[in-house]
Amino acid sequence: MPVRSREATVRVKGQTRPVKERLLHVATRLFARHGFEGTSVQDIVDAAGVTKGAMYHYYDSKDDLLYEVYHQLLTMQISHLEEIAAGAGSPEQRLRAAAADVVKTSLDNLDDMIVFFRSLHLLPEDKQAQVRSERRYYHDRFRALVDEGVAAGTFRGDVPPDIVVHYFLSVVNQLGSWFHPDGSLSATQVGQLFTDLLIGGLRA
Amino acid sequence: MPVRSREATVRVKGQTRPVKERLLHVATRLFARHGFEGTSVQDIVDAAGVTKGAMYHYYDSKDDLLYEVYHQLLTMQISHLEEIAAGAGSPEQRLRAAAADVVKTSLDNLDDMIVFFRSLHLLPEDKQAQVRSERRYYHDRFRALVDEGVAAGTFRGDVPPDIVVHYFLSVVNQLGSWFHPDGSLSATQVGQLFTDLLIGGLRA
DNA sequence: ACGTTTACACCGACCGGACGGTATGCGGAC
DNA sequence: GTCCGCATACCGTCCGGTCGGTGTAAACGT
Repeated sequence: MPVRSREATVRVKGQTRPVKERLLHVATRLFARHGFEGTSVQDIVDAAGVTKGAMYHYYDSKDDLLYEVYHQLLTMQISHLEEIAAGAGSPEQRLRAAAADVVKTSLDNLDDMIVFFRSLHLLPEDKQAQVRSERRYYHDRFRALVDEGVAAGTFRGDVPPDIVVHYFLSVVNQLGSWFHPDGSLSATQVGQLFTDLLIGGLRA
Repeated sequence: MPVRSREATVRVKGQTRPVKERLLHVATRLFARHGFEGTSVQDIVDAAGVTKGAMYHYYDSKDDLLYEVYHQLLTMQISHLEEIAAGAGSPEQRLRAAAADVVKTSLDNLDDMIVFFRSLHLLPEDKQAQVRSERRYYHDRFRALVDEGVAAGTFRGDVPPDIVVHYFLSVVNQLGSWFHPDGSLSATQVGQLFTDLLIGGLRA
């Protein structure tokens, strides 16, 4: 489905983003504020300055909109992780980079994270399976970095790497429930601190 | 609200628990499986073998039922933590005990945890504030243990204790999203491993 | 150059049904 | 007889999704 040239970019309150993109953006925001079920399709289209016809023209359903939230973020984070994992440096250096990155990108997309950990179960089973598959891929790729460090003797070998990954990704998935962008710590700082705590716990 | 003596304990599929208790139990289970909004009041009363009249006799609303889930678990965990914190042992020993306990009790009440981190935002604002207040109390009490360890020089002082607590409680809150009771690790083992990872990260 | 057709982007009234909650009734224990 | 512990029937609302329609810009024919 290529981007259509005739796509309208109606001006609403100074915004010029195409309708499809704007719908996803305001939907994410509303889902994060009021929950998926607490947000009606009417709320979404009102906030985007269009009508239901527009939304059902671009998306198959309300669920479809939710799925896009997950898919976009996961796709980005996976590509980041692959680049880091394939890069140079010791296992510890690459794990540090990966950990700091996933915290940073999650905090940069806080609304997505909030929706993520709250509303996955509301997706129809097939789309839910798709998301879980992508998450599992991320998990496995992350674990491979831990495996490397264990093999190299840098990390302790008495904690199953799967458990380590669950441990750290849990921290990431909960970021939306306490972090405030205007707090005393920046996204990068939090990433650094959490990375330190992880690596410290992993040291042989 | 004292327990009524004339409370009926209708036998349904061999269960003999009083209706009020049974309603909360099946509701928790259904909320965990299908989400709060994906579970209708009709589903709950059907599963409990009663009718709506019974449920609205014991609870004010569907929300009320949800609140009870949070309140029960938090009350128990708070009392555990207070006992541990006031007990004997070094800060590290008590923090270890507290960390292992919160993991264990959370895994023993997995359904509650699943509902917990998914559906808090669906409560009306006043009850939500009540829950947050209880959680904050738990958070502060937990942090006090970290503070003690930092003051004693056992733990590193370059990571804000609040961040440490967010870090570890995030892990706890996400347990419901990956742990399976029939997996290769028991609740106690997971508690032990996570505690090790935490303490390792905290060492001065 | 100009009328005509096509196709897309979006509108907005409408529908079917599910769901939370209520009002009333009734049977059995004391 | 009266009061508690439910059962049963019902209501009003809200919400996801649909469907025929409309304006407009590109494509085409001549």
